[in-house]
Amino acid sequence: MPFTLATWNINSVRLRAGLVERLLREEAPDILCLQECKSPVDKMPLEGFAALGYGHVVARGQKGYNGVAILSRLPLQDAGDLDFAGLGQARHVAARLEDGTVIHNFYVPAGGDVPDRAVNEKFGQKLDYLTDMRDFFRDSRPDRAILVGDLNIAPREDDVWSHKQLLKVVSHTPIEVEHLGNAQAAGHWVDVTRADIPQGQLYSWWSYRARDWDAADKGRRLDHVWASPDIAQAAHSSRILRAARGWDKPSDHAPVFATFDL
DNA sequence: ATGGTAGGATCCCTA
Repeated sequence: MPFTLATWNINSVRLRAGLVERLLREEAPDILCLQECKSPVDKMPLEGFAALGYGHVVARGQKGYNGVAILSRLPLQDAGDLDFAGLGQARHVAARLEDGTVIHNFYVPAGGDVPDRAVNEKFGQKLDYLTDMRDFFRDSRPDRAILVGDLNIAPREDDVWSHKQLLKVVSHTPIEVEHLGNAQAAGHWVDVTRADIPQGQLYSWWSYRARDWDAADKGRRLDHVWASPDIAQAAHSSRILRAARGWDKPSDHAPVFATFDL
């Protein structure tokens, strides 16, 4: 059964419930993974999603910050959540499809502004989160698994508008790229988006602060779709819906899609 | 070199 999956940092699921519904109507992914819901689970606007056919949901939330959800037209089992770096925040939830495929939905800490853990605790937490992720996937190698989310790191030179100008900017520093690469390597995760689209600039996030985000196009690829090696070859048709960044009252992230023939 | 925008909570934090 082939299915299409999307991942989207929605930056408040309550404020942007209408945009989520628009995406479900117009693009109709089978599964939509959301991050930065900024809401407790019992206040997420799930009824409107269920009315569109997305009645299967696993989610973790907290007041004001973080929060992740997986909305699905296909039946889901709750497969638990992970708390890395001892943060105690709603940054991960996992779901299991009926065929056994596990979907991990992550919201990795952004890491603050200064890329130095000696003066910025948040940067240290981000690195520790990635180290714990590495250890977790080293100890339980993923199999028939998909990992998506806002990983808050743009690893490749062509994942940012200027490699040189972003080398000291949190999200593209060498130490972060190394930590993300270690987590990816520990699980033998395949970067599905880049396997599908190996060449050229690719962004999923554009700052709110730009005067004209579209014209300036100073983007970064912070949102990712990975797959375990046993199912990675089943993935195809990756794309980023840049148009969603131009919708009314948008998230600063665009949704990333992939289809799996499983 | 700086400040720019956005959301949600609280009178500031995080992104």
